[in-house]
Amino acid sequence: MPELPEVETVVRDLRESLVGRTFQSVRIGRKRLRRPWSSAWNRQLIGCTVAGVQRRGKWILIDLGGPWLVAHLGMTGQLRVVPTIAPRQDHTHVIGCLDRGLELRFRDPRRFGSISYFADQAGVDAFFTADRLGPEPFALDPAGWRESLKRTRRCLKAVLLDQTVIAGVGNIYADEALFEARLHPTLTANGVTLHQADALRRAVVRVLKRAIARRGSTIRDYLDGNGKAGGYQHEFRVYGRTGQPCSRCKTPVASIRLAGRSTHFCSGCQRA
DNA sequence: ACAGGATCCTGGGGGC
DNA sequence: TGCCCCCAGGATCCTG
Repeated sequence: MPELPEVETVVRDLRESLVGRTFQSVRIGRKRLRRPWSSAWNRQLIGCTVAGVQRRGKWILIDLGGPWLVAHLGMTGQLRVVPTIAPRQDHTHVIGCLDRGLELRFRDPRRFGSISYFADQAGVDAFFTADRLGPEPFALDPAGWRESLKRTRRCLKAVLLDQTVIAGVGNIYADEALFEARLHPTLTANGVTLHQADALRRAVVRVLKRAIARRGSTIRDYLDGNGKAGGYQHEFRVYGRTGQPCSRCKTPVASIRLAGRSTHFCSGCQRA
């Protein structure tokens, strides 16, 4: 569910609510996550104070001043700081009990997400190698991006979803960026012109920034770090708008399956 | 090597 | 109301 704008929103919220808090104990549910929580980490966490919260791609990094917590929200994950007395929802898998009567809760109905403990920075660095995560969209080197496209015969949609090429883009923002750049999702990456490659890179950045400004998109499950919905779903141009007229040219928005994901585009504005 | 498909899950919505 | 099928914002493993 959550892509870069949603994760960025959660990270900003957690900075407000989590920095300065100290873990006093940890409680764990029975069901295993994508990357199982090790009970050995419970003791390690006790006494750790949160120094900062960062984002890398769709990953949330909680800085404990040496050790780190690294979380991924998968499709339905939520990470929130709530009062201890707040009712505990279903599918709450990890609870970090904090000072001041607060808890950090990781909730995830589908359990495609995860939260893991790393003892030090080196462990985090070893996890985020280039074969797992590529450059941030906002720091993407234009020449490097062009090279990445030149290097593959996959379609543009598949490349945008590849976290090792560009970190943080998911199914919604891939479709929205391709519309913004007026590029057809099936175009072969190594066939686009330099101008088109640049246009796509800039479109990704614009769409992501707009979505962050609206605190992400809520279709069904996504909630920010305060438990509130985002607003960018009201600004979708193609995603989830199959059959509705394109806001630019009135051609009905088309939907196909690409790289295993539903893909939305306007055949009038985005030429194959 | 690379591209595409299957897989891990739960829950909601549509059709019957 | 219930059942069955399909679908969903992601990452990773397997196959051809």
